[in-house]
Amino acid sequence: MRGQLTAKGKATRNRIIEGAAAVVREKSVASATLDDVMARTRTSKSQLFHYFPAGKDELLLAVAQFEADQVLEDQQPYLSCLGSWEAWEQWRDVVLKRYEAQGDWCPLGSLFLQVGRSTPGARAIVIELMRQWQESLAAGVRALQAAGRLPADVDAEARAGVLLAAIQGGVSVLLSTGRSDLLRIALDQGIADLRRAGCAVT
Amino acid sequence: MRGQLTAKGKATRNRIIEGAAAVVREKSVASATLDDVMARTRTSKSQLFHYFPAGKDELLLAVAQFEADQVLEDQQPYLSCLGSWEAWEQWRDVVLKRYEAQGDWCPLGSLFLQVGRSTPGARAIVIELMRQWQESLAAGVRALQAAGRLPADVDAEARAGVLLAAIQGGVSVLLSTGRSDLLRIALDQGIADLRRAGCAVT
DNA sequence: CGCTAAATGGACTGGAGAGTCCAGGGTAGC
DNA sequence: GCTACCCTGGACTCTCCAGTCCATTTAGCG
Repeated sequence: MRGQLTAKGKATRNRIIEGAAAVVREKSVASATLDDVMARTRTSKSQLFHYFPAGKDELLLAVAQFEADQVLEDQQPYLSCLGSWEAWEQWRDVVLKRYEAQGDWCPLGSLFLQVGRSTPGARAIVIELMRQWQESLAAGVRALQAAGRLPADVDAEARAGVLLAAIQGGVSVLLSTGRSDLLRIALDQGIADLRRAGCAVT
Repeated sequence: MRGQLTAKGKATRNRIIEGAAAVVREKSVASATLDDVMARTRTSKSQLFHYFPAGKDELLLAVAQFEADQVLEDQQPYLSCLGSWEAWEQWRDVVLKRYEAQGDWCPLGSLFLQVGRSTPGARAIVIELMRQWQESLAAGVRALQAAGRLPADVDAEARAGVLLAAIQGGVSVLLSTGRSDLLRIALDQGIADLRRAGCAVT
């Protein structure tokens, strides 16, 4: 499989990726087999290896990229226009809803664990996702500052880091314990702390 | 294997658990095999199944419990006496050092993903760990209040939740990207936000 | 219409690794 | 020292699943 993919070929390839993503979400990465993907996407094994010559790892990597793209997209348009406190609240609601709906499974996290640190590609995907996420949040903080709603001496990058960690931590607890309250608390307090960020330490 | 374990038997069983934990740390859960454990612990397959009749899952569950116990223990004695700001800083240092040293692998997280939500036992272990962790932090916050270093109207449970999420998130980012700065930022800002917690919102 | 390359079907292989079984060695208690 | 009952060794089976191979069909293109 080099550049020459017909329209049909592209369609099949995408069908495989999306089907594989669905399979991974339903079962776990560990228990998702190529046969599951074949059944779900009505393809044969030769097709899988035709479009992903390096086999399962290559397919899972494509799925990981697919899921990573999804993460930020699901937060739009809110993530891109965090210029007012109302916008932050809306964004909060979307994130909360998304992860509560997703229930207790993180396709990306488990994919990462499976494909592993071993492969350079997987890590690159996650690193880039985190970078963009933090950058978007930092932009939001700066927008608040520009609008005069937050003191200029607040460190936007750091506050974005705190919020990102809050989400990751909340989701991580949600996944492992089923408790969604920590995610909500972490987000709410994170935003509240942001409002207070200019305050002097007592 | 029911109650009757001789001293020798107990020793072997523990050797297996610790050896398995080491194997899981070195490789990943996914690629850790019973043969690896056998080699590492100089045991035979029949021993493994003698001490863990239900097989690999039961062994991994024991390893998970072993690792979970470790987590809180590694934070002692600091976690238990968070009555002053200095104590909080010391605790911060210990946590930071522990996870930076651990590098990019979380035995518990990956174990959980492997043994999975499916088995009730694994989830129970994590839930209990999180509960104790949050409770210890909340006790620290209350200690600060009792010492008059923090206003009484601060919600100790919520602040503990924020800090727990901050750690989990920071570690999670550390594991997946190798960046330890987020963990440090999240912890530092988390403690700083705690100091500011009584402040009025601007 | 025919040629070439891509797309597909599906049987087959090879290996890894969990779990089984039984025989033999050790040890505690009488 | 005898006699149960743990404890241990290691060969064996059995299943699952990634990856291979080749035969066949379909589609672009002159």
